[in-house]
Amino acid sequence: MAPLISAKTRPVRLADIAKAAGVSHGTASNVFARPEIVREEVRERVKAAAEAMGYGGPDPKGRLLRAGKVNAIGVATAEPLSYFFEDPFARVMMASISQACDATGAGISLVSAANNEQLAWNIQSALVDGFIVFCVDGGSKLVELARERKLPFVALDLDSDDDDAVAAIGVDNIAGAGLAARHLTELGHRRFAVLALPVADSGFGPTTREQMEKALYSGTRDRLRGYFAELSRVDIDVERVPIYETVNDEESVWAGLDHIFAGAETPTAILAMSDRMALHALDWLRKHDISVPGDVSVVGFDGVPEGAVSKPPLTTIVQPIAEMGRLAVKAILENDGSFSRQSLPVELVVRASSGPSPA
Amino acid sequence: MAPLISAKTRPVRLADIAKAAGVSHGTASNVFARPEIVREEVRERVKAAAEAMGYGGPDPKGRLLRAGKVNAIGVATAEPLSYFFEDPFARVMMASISQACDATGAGISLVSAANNEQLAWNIQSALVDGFIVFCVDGGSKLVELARERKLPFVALDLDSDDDDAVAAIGVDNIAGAGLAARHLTELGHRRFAVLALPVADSGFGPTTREQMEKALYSGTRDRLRGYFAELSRVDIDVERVPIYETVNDEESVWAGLDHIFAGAETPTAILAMSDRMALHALDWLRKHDISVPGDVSVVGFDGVPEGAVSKPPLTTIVQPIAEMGRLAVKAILENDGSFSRQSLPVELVVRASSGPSPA
DNA sequence: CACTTTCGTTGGATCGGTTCAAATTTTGAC
DNA sequence: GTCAAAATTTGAACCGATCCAACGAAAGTG
Repeated sequence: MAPLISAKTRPVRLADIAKAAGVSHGTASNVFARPEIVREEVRERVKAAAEAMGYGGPDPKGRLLRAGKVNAIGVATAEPLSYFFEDPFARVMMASISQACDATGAGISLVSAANNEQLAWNIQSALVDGFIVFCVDGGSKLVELARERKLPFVALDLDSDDDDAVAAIGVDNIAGAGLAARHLTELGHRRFAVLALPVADSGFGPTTREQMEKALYSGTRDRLRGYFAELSRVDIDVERVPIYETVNDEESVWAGLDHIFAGAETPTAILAMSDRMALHALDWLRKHDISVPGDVSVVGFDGVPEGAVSKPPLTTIVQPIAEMGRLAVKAILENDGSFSRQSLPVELVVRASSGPSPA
Repeated sequence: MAPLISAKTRPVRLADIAKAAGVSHGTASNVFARPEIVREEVRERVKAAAEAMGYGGPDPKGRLLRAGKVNAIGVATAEPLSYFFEDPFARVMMASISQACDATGAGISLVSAANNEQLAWNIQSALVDGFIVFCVDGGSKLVELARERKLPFVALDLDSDDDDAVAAIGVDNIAGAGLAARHLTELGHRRFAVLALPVADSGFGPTTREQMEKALYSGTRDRLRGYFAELSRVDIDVERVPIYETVNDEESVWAGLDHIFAGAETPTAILAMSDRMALHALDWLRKHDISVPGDVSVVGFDGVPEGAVSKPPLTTIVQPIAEMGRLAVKAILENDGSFSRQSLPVELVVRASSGPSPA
């Protein structure tokens, strides 16, 4: 079969068809960019020449340089690209980001990389007008790289309480976590376990409060602080609350629960720092015939749609994910230099995965 | 609070720091592109100048023009951008596309538009090395636009049996649909209904076989042909099989089932042209206390992961979605002009949504 | 010390367009 | 038929880099 994609170079430029049509390149440019100001006869002649020479229209590469604006925003993460399509939180966020982009006609470039050198290069060479940075993991490095580009950028998921110089949109993780913990203490729970998000890029396993305080990712740290502040308030010895650091996937969550429920004093309440973990936990508990919320209550964090249809439906702290996405796009596109940090409210949504402490 | 994003122009160019450092722009360029060939003393001086002037590294816009390659592939659809994150089929496809891109270090640009003029402009001005075109809907227009760019592109979901000049990756829809229908006829079913994908951009409602034959989208047409070829083979009068055209969402599917089950002779088997429709159908049937597969069997098409965990799990025709994505990326990136059309095999996966015809 | 290498640097050409002030042609009015 | 106004067209400048042939200086050789 004949080749259907031409692999040959396309050396036909605007200048070529200008010459062929016997006009200046300025006029040729106008034919495509502002056809109305070119006399019809000339316009047709140029278009005919373009057609004849197989010209595919002005190359955006050229236009770009002059125009300055790419009209696309980059969305960056330290995870593999498929994260955007597989992680529930990311998906909701991306759906709202993409709606905001659609509304303004901006495109979206997904930026990521398997390894770190690639990441740097990808960020440096991304053709975008600004970045939205997903900070779930490897956040600080990403923020650093994005900042070096000197383009407008917004970090999603407030990172670092110390670094006030980066624009960020997030929620009050401490307050949210507090809400989750208080809900459970009010139900009479006294024995807790925490499923934690990554602390650093270091795999998974049981961890301690001290480790968590050193967490690279402030979201993880703040959520733990929120949990423990509330637990301490009702005189629960937080030093004895097991914390298991996961990488937010099924394997590590299940390993975590294996570990937690191997102990003598099993928890009646599980605080999961993400809905994804909470949902995996629900699966594990069902598999082990542990009733939810009869034996164990589970409270998640994020408010992804899957939580509403899980078995049982998940009690969780919902973040205004869509709103965050919308604001992020707005901050990039209407960047007037005034945007800084913005903290959005979270909300406790009680569904069926939490109930009174047994006995 | 002080502005955290500088909205000011960034007039600092490579040439500026070259002048500041007292070197030629050629040398300045080398400092960033090939630092090792520049004498250390000079390199440091240039870097210091860059730092001092707030230079964010060579602007990719400039590099791009010279280099020619964008190192990104565009993925285009006629749907809103959020389609990529919400539709199950699209998500699986995108996950595999993005994995393939990750592996080769290529970026992904999402291209779409609310309205059609925008679509054209977006395709024309997308900074990409090639396009992967989602043909589920509005396919032909998209293919046309993509082709005009004279960039390598691949259509996903074989469109149009007539147009042999476009590279495409898809499955044999006729054979797949035949498999689905045969599965049901072998279970003794005689009364069928078809939930059809869009025929044109025309909303939803009951339709006829004649309408379907004129379908703009060959996938829709071919699947119907496949269904009917098999039904005819076992002497079912296909003229009496109701066909309801949906737009692949809950509302139109439910309306379709309302319509179909309002008739005197209700079907015992539903052929859905997508898993998404089939899953919505399952919901509708459950809501109406119609047992699946006791009263009605449902067979989908696509093989999205959700089908494996639905209630009941969905019998369906699975397409090698991931493989298609991989091939598409390969076709764009290793574009040697030899790629043409490729048809991948489908497979019937029997789960619990199909069973023997009642009585 | 003259002569060839080697290393580092320079500056012009180029990528493919857009833009705009100036030049030219056309049109309209008298 | 003349002249000003309006409509088109031109061509140079520019966008921000990379590339490369040529060149100058330092190092090595006989």
